[in-house]
Amino acid sequence: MAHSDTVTRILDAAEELFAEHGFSETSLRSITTKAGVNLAAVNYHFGSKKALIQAVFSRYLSPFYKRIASSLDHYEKVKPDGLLSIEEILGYFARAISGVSGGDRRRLAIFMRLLGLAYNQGQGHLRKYLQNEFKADYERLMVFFNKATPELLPQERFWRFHFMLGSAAFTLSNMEHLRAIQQDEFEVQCTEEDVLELLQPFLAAGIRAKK
Amino acid sequence: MAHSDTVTRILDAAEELFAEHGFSETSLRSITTKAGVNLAAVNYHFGSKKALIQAVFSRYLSPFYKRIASSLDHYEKVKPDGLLSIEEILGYFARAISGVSGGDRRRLAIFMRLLGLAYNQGQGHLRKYLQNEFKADYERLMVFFNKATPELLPQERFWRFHFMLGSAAFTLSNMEHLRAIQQDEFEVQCTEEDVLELLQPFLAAGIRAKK
DNA sequence: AAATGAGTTAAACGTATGTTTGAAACAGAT
DNA sequence: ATCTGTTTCAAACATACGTTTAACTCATTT
Repeated sequence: MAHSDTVTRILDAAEELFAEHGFSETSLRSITTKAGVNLAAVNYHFGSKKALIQAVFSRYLSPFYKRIASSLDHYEKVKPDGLLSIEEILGYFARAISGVSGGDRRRLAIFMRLLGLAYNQGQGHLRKYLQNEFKADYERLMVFFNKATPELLPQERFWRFHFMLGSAAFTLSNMEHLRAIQQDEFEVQCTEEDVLELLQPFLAAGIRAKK
Repeated sequence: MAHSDTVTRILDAAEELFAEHGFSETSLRSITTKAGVNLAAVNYHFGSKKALIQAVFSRYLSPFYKRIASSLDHYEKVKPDGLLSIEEILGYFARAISGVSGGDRRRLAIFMRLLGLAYNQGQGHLRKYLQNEFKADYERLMVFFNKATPELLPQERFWRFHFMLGSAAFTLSNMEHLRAIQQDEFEVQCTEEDVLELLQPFLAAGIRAKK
């Protein structure tokens, strides 16, 4: 089928270029050239560049949130009080992130970078789109997070949640770059999953910190 | 003197617009209009848009690193073993950040946002420029950081340092936005310094986390 | 075999960008 | 008052961008 092939090729090319250069810095011409399709194809199939950006995110985030949601489903059954530890919550996130790419390291790196960019380059329309699209899942998750941190004041919880988010977004966003530096400096290889493993105790300790 | 007035007006306008919209998304025309100067003035005084971006950063980072350096000078004398706690190091950073704006809240917010952007939107040339410009200060600082965390393996230290950096960069970068959300959600005001105060124990605990 | 309609294509459109130009305005020194 | 070097200015330049158009292809339907 000609249709979905072109659409897929555009999405594949777009996500790579967006991840590498950012949104504003990636032109439709570079995307369509890389995809081997005609320039007009983007506007024909997606309507606009904005819509293409949203489509790139949706392709990753839909399965990602499905995984999160089914984890939450499972734990609402197993633990009716909704009491999960921070480590458990972070663990589900790490596994959901690793999971969406189905073991493909290249796609995992791209997804991480896009997740980071969503927070840093998200110019208005992207933030609003993602907020509306995944609002329900987000709020469900926050219930668990609140219950996992009963000792925090609401404001402390708010800020620490975003400290955590920032650390994760930055790390994911610069994952490839940082791994390259590490390789240079220590001559040690480590996988994306290794980094996520290192990140979890750091974040959990931060959330639990006594003031 | 006509010269330095124009230069200053351009820098003032540029830093505000960069902080608000990012680098690629800010045109020279919007900068010169806001500054009330002729479009050609940017290329006349700075040479190019890239050079203007670098100049905006230098104006903030030079005094910032001077403050850090003089703190380190002081502590190399007082504590010849170079043994500072993480809390002390973070405290100097927080004070150096607050200090460069000289109590001006607006400039503080801009500086924080720019610091965040430097890590997230820094497209090649900016990163290289900053690395070369402040390499010596950075390496001096790392000596203190290494001594403050003797229990960490070099690789753990590497990653935790960047987890910390990410958290800080994200928080600074989105400071205004996050404070607005907090105001909406909890009807509580808090200052930029308050947030930096909250951030420190979070980071320190993360650095110290047991694996 | 003709008609339909979705998909593709090359070309053009209008606009916005960073940069350059050459003349005008201005300051300070001679 | 004249010269000199610097700064400002309106205008133009060349290029890149997202988007639109209209002709064309081609499988599917009638």
